[in-house]
Amino acid sequence: MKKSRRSGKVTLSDVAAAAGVSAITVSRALRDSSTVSEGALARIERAVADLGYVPNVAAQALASNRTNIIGAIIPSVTNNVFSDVLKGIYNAIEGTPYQLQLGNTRYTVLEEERLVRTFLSQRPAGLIVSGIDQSPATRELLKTSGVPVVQIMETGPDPIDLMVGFSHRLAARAAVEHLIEAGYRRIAFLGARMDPRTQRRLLGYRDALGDAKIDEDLIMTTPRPSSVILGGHLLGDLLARRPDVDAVFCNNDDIALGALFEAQRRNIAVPSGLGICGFNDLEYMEAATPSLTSVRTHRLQMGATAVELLARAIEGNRPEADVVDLGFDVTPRESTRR
Amino acid sequence: MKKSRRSGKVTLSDVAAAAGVSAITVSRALRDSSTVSEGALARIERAVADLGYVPNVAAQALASNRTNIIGAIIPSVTNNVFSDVLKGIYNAIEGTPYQLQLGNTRYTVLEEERLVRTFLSQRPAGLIVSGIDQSPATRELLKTSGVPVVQIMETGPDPIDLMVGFSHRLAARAAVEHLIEAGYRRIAFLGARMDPRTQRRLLGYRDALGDAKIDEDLIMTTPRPSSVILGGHLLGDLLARRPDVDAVFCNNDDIALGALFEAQRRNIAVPSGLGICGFNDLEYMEAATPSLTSVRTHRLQMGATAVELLARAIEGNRPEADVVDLGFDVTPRESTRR
DNA sequence: AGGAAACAAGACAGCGCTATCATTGTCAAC
DNA sequence: GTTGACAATGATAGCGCTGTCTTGTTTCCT
Repeated sequence: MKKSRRSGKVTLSDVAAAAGVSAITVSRALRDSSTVSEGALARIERAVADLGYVPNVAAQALASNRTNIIGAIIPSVTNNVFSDVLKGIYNAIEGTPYQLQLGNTRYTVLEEERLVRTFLSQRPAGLIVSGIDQSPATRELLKTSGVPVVQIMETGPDPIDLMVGFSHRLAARAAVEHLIEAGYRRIAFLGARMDPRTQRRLLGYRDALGDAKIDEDLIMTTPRPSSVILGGHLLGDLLARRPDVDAVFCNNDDIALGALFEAQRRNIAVPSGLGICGFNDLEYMEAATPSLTSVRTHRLQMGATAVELLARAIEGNRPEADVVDLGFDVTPRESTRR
Repeated sequence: MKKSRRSGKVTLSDVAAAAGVSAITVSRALRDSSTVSEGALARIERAVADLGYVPNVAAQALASNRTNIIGAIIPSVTNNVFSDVLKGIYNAIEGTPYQLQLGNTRYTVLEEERLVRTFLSQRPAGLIVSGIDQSPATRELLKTSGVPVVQIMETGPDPIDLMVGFSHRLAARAAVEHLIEAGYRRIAFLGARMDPRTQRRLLGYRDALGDAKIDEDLIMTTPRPSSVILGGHLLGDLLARRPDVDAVFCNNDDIALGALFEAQRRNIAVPSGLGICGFNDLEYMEAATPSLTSVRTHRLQMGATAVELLARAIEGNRPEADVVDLGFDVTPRESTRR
C-alpha cells in the first residue's frame, strides 16, 4: 500500500466532507462568510470546531501568492526606544488578521538589505523599516516590490512609501533652546554610536547654538554603543577637557543618567553646577533625583500608527497623507531648573 | 489564452532549464550539494545567480511539511531581561539556517496558549517558551507536537523537553544571605508584578531569613507592572509602615534604582542608612552612585544556549542533559558595603 | 568477466489550499 | 413564458516544491 505523505492534520476536505459541502465552499466560508448561505455556514462552523481544523498557512500562501505577515525590521531589540515601538506595534496588531515577523539589523545597512530580501521573498502583506537611511538597493527593492512599506522613527523628504516619525533635528534644537533659556551658555553635546539619527540631532544642537551665537566647540562623541556607564565616561572626558562646561545635552537618556551619576560622584550639583538634558524620556528620567529633563517622543504611538497606516494601505484605502509627524515634547524637570 | 497564476518569480524549473538538468536535481543541489555531481552543481549555481532565484518558502513548507522557523514566545518585549535574552537568541541564530519568529504573551497564560497553537500550526523546527508555568493544555500541546521545545529563564522539575535557566529561589536566597552577612537585619522585599518567577524569589528571601532566624514581616508588593517610579513608591510605602527597615532586596533592578532615587530624595544614606540589592544586574547598576549590588544572571548566554540546544535536538543529536543550569552571581557593590 | 554496491539523475505524484470558470437554481422584469 | 441578473456552489487546475520510487551509470571486488 502506498504510504501517504499527509501530515496527519485535518484538512479543508475533511471539513467539507463533514459539513456536506465542497472544499472550495469551506474555503470561501472561512475567508468571507457573506458569500455562503447561512445553513452551509453553520454546518461548516460546526465541522471546523468538531474536527479542530487549523488552516495550513503554507498552503494558503502558495495557492494565493500572499500572506498575512507584516515584517518589522529594527536595528536593535535591546534598545529601549525600539522595544517601546515594538510594543506599540504588537498592541496595534492585536485584533487584526496580521502576524508580525521581526528582523534585527544590528545597526548595519547590509544586514538590513539582506533582511528586506528575505522578508520580501515571503510575500509579506506589509513591511516596517526603521529610519530613512536605507541603502539605494534596499530602497529600490522596496519600491518595486509592490508591498506597502512604512518607514518609522524619523520623518524626512522622499519617503519610500509611508512614513511616521518626527524630526530629530528639530527635537534636538528645541532641547538645546530650552537649555539656553534656562541660562546655560557652555553647553556640550554628548553622543555615542553616531548613527544617522544621532548625526541629525547634532545638527539640531548646532542650529540652536548658532542662532544664539554661542561657541559650539563642546562635542564629545564615541562610535561605541550607548550605555549608562559610557555616559559617565563621556562626562568625565568632557570635564577633563573643558572644566567650565555648564550643561550637557545628551543624545539619549542612558547617557544622561550616566552623566548624572558621574556628576554625583564628583559632587557637582545638578542643576546649579551642571544642567543635564536627555533624549527620549524613558521612564526613569522622571524618577531620578534630581529628575531629569528630556525630550519626550511618542514611541508606542509610532508603532501603532505604523500598523494602522500599513493596514489601510494593504486594504487598498491609502491614507491621504503619506507622512505622519508625531512631533515631540521637551519635558523640563529639575535637572535644568536653575 | 489561459491566464497564468504564476507569481512572476523565477522558479526551480526555470533554474533547471537554464542549467540543463531536472527540477528535482536543482532541489537536491540546493539542499545538499554532495548529492549532485560537480559539473551539474556548478551549472546550477551559475543559473541560480544569473536568474536571481529565491526559493518559495511556502512551497517548501507545503511539500516537505516542515519549516526552518524557530518560534520564541516571551512575556514582554520591553522588559530588559527578555530583550537581552532575545539578543542572545538572535546572536546564536545567525549563521544557522533557522529563522526566528517572535510571540509576545504580555504575561498571560491564555495568550501563551494561543501563540503556541498558532506557532505549532506552522510546523516550526523548534520552539522557545519562557518560564515553567505553562497551562496544562499548553504543556500537552507542546509534548505531543513532536517539535523540540526549550523552556528558558528558569530551571525546575519536569521539563516539557529541554530547559535552560537558573533557580530564582536560590538566587534570591543568596542575595539576601549577602545582605545578612553585610550586617543588615531588618531586610524588606520589594516586588512588583508578582508573576511566578517573582513568587519563587520571595520564597528564596524567606528561606534566607528563616535560616538566619530573622523576622520576615517586611514584604511590600504590588500587582502593577514594574518600573523605576514604582520602586520609589514601594520604598516610600515601606518606610511609612516600617521606618526602622535597614535594607531592601528588590525583585528587580528597576525597583532597586527607584529605591535609590527615593532614598536620595529623603536624604537616607546608602549603604549606611539603607542597603539596596537588586536582581538581574542590568548595565546601569554598576554605573549608579553609589553603585548598586545585584544578582547577575546570564541572559545573553541563556538565549544562545537555548538556540544551541534546539539546533542539536532538531538535527537529531539531543544533548546528554535536558536541563542546563546557568547559575547566577551575587555581585556586591557600594550599595551594600558597610 | 560477472555481479553487487554505490552513485547520479529523472519521473511522478501530491502537499493543502485558492483562482478561475462553469453550473444550477431563484426571482423580478418584461 | 422568456430573459437576465444574481446568489450559491461546484469542478478543475494549478501554486512551487519535495518524498518516493525508478532507471541508468560507474566502480570495485572476487
